[in-house]
Amino acid sequence: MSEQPQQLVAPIGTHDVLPDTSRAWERVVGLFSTMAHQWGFGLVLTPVFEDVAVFNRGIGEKSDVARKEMYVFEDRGGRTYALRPEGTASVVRAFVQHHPTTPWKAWYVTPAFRYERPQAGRYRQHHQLGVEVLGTEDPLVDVEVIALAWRFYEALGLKRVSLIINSMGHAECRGAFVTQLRTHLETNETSLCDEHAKLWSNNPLRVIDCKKDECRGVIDAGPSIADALCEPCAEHFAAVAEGLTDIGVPWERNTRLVRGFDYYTRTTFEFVSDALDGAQNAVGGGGRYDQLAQDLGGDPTAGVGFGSGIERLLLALEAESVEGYQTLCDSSVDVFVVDMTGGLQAHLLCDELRRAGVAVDRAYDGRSMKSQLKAADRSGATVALLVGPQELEVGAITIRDLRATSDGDRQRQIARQNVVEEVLRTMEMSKNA
RNA sequence: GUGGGCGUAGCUCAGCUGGUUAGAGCGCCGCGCUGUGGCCGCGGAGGUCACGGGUUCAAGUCCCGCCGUCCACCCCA
Repeated sequence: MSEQPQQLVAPIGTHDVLPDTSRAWERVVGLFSTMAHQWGFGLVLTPVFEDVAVFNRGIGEKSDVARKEMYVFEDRGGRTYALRPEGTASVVRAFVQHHPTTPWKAWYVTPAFRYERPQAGRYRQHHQLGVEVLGTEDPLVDVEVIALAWRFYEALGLKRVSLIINSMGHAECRGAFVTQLRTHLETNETSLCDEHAKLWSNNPLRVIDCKKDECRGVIDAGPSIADALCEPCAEHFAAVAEGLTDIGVPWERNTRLVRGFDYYTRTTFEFVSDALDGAQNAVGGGGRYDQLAQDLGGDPTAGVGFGSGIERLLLALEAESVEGYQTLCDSSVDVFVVDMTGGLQAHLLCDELRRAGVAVDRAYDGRSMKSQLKAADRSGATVALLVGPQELEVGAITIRDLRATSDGDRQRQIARQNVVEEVLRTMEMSKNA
């Protein structure tokens, strides 16, 4: 490897996921896939890159993500594309393009790209899974979307996640609120933090979730979005809150919750884990976006969805329980075949057992028995099958319990033709033990 | 985009105010045990000290640059 002029490595802010942890990824995505299906969602796959307009019009050209974090590039035909920075805009673009019947319930899992300085729980390529529902304003759909996320976290074993909800109102009542807010910020401009004293007018809503004491003081004394909601928006919010309570999903209202994308209307929510410290404690979030389809050139169509970062989920899982996380990563097979006759027997046994649905591995290259058993140990298998000249001669297989602590019942010989049956029985026994 | 810490074996790290052949633990391979893993003992392989310059008789150690990484701000998943 010293032949190469320089070592090639994964780009800054990106990571390879190798088999020592990828099993956890499989399980997280597998669980979500199963649950999404149970909730009535269908998988939607869209390209990782889109016309840059999809994201500019979608998440808002003024948003930080669109302004300075997108991977924008020109292809050989001179088209301007961007790597997807989040999941929603593409799904809504697909909805607008294909006119499916509504309500349209889509789930997705996708990489997302943002050009940021990497940090704990923040990467240039991260992965999100989530859902979107297009074509209904029913507040119980908001509840269903939030509940799916909540039950998913629950099923993963996350215990330290809490749900924060808020409403941004629709275009009109939010507009009225922003006007009030502007007036308030203007009169208190000198009391804001250094940064926002100058920049508040660009995006007044940003000031609301500023963490500096100065801004907090001004915001606390100012207008609240809760009071600015029109009657229908207030009712919608109340229905969402009630729907959550009906099914026992605990929530907390925070009128300071303002999310980064401009497309949100009415319901917004975020799931934060107190097991994650620092600013990267959000494991998921989302909201309603009743204008988005229209912004992307479609008919006015209401929508709501959530996205969750897989890396953040894994980080939270590990922070809550290192043991639990390791279990999630475990990629043990059931059986390991040790062959001292040259390899043909292992070849045949593996095929037979795998066809019976058993997870089997073996060693190669005719290694020593000691070395093969060592590999068996490392494979995490509960059972080893041993076949050598002695077994071959009498048509038998030695079946060894790799978990047994006493020498007595550690291993026994069985007839070659009963292998599958015996293995399945032994696995069943060790499962019950 | 701004600011800090850190780059030594596959991994985690030690290496004093520069001073001969660069260390440990884990992991890996082998042997003790020629057909029996985990535990133990012994041995072995594996490093142009991220990279490029500079200072010096002498640089892993000091200086500059560069790349990477971690962390904070910002923002978000």
